[in-house]
Amino acid sequence: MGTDLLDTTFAALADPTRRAILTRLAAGEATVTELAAPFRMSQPAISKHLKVLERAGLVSRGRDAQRRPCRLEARPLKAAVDWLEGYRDYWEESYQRLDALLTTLREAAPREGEA
Amino acid sequence: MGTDLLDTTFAALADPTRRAILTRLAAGEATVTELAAPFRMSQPAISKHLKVLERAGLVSRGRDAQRRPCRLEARPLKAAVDWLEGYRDYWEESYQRLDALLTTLREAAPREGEA
DNA sequence: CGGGTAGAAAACCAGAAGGTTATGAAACCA
DNA sequence: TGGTTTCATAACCTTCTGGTTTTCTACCCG
Repeated sequence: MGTDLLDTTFAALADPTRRAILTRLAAGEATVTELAAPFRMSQPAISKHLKVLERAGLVSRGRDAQRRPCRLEARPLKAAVDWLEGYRDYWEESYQRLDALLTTLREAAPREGEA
Repeated sequence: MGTDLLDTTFAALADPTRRAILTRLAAGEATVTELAAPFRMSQPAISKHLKVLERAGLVSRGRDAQRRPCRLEARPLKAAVDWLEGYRDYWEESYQRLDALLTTLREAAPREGEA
């Protein structure tokens, strides 16, 4: 089952710091200190978040001297979006309902000039 | 910020039991005991999951005598998918990269593999 | 060599998550 | 009236999370 993948992916995305990190990485590779800079949070905290992202397969890391540059790995996001797409009809349902309502009203509206 | 919405939505989706509940609800309203039936888990556990889903705005509940029928509310999922769509280019990039790699390999004379 | 920088690892802590059992409250049924 | 069903609440336990500070490793540079 891809269940574990969705578990870890959604869990990783549930934290705003981690989403911000992913957003930053979408602009290109970054080191840990670069990633940590915008946050009022210690470096080890960011390292922990990175480990979560790494275990979810959303981030991979290279090596450049002392630096461990991080890069975005977006493939797991596709599985998440695929799952969510299965519900698209349901959040669009309101439109359908509106459409159905209009249809009903149109059919129920008798004796007006029918096209 | 819609940050809290994404937090609670992704967190709600991070649990397989809750995703299964949503999947079940996509087929139509269901009572708590109906929802609990497929799981080897106590009824209060399911009630807790439902409360999480409800606070995330993913489920709403009615009243029918003793029963509290649950229905899917999929609108928050749209926000989640909207966020994820911002990364579509990045998970599609892998295909581009794979394509580029295959092209490169095809053009290069097959040598000894550098594993 | 010695010192600074990048980042990981360890130890610790408070609070949240996810489960349990036991109990309680409403509404139906006889 | 009393019993049953449906579900929520309470109390409790264990594990996971997210943060801290402190320390350790590895690399570069002068």
